[in-house]
Amino acid sequence: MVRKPTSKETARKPNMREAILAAAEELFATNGFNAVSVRDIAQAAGANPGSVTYHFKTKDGLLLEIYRRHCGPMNLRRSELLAAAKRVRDLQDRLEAVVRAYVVPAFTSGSDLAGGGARFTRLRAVMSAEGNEVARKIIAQTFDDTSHAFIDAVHESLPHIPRTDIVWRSHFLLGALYYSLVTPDRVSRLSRGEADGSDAASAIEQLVQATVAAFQAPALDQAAPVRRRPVVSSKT
Amino acid sequence: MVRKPTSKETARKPNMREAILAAAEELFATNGFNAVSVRDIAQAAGANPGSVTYHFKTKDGLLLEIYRRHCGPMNLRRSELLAAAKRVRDLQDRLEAVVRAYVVPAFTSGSDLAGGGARFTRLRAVMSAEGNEVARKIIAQTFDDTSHAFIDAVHESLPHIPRTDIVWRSHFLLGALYYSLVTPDRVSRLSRGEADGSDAASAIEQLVQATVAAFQAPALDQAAPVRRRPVVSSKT
DNA sequence: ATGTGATTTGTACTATCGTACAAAAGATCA
DNA sequence: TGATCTTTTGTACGATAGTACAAATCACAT
Repeated sequence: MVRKPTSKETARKPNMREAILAAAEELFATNGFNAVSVRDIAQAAGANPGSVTYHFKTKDGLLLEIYRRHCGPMNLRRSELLAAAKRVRDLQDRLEAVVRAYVVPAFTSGSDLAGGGARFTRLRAVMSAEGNEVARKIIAQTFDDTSHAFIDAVHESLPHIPRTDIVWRSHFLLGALYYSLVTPDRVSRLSRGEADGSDAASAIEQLVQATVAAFQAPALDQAAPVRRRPVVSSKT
Repeated sequence: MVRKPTSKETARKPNMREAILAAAEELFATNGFNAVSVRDIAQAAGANPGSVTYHFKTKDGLLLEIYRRHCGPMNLRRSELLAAAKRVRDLQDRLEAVVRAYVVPAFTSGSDLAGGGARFTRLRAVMSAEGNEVARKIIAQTFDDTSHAFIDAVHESLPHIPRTDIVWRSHFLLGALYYSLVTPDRVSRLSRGEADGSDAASAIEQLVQATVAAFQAPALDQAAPVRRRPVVSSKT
């Protein structure tokens, strides 16, 4: 009864379930959750609306399954890379490797689970912006461990920076990462075509470089209060 | 003690039109465009659904009006601050002032037009993530001038950095800024309560400090290619 | 107080939403 | 083959969406 047809799968129609998941992922990632209807997804997957209900019960269930499929592999890949990064001896190089371990899996392109990091990360960005409840629960209980591990690793490379500052800066990193995946065309536009915002390799290098520098900035507590007079101040 | 303000605006019911705009702004900014219905907005504003149609014709028209109201004041404030920042003589200080001129107006809190920067910026972040068409048009034709002026100003303080790199880094800045407004609770959570992600002053200081450092990072072209062997590389 | 133009209300229309469910089709094995 | 289970299809239902529009109400000059 619980027999799993792992070898042959469904042969004639190449796995409708996967097609629905892929279509939903793409549509959610580009249009948000509420703008996409179950019928849109079914049509994009070449399936029947009822088929979505059969496989995932509800629209929320479909989103939940998208998260379930990706969280494991992505966090695994991140911890592998993080472990490798921690073995780098030079402190400066180690920091860069740690940042890279966080950034690279989020940008990998492709259609399979291991490679579809960019699409899934973009999905997370959009769900985060929409304040999606399903996503919020999953995120908090699945990604916070990874985030803490990352923050700790950065902290080890920069022991003189307060942990609070590192949290802020890693938060900025995630925001920059999200935004780069959400509106890559803006980079192309503002650079007047000199840069390609859709090029993952460029985005990674630029983001890593900028983020490492941001992490290495002096701590706020000791730098900010005794600086020169504020040149620009809020009006109220 | 309240003297009846005899003007064209309705006095007894304090400007329903404004109430609708404010309610829509708040709801859109926290839930996205598609998740909020006209009836939700009307109810939050204490108005009738038909009243929304009367004042703004369509739901898109309502969103459009929100943008129209804010773009002017916010860009004005930014160019004032930018002009002031450009007069700073010390290069390092000027860069910080320029970044501050970009960041501060986006974080100002309050309910009026001049002060409601945070809410409106969060709205822009969410619309951007959802790929909203109305927002996309407005943004490209209204904010690109400001963005270019900002990029140029940063470039003046850092002439040795290629413009392309500055574009990327200012893109990261906007992403970080957006994300800080969208999920401030994440900062509180990851810092285990040591930082308050909702505190605008902290967010501004942290963001300015980190961004200035990111801008000052060495240029990519000369730094990246001849570095040590890649410690972490993509699998494919 | 009364007429007039600007608002607000109430309601209704159509379209589309998520989901349920029975019937059809396909697959698997005795 | 026929029996049985899984998957897909087609359709329908109640809820809610955006919007239109006539009637009611309000503010205010006359």
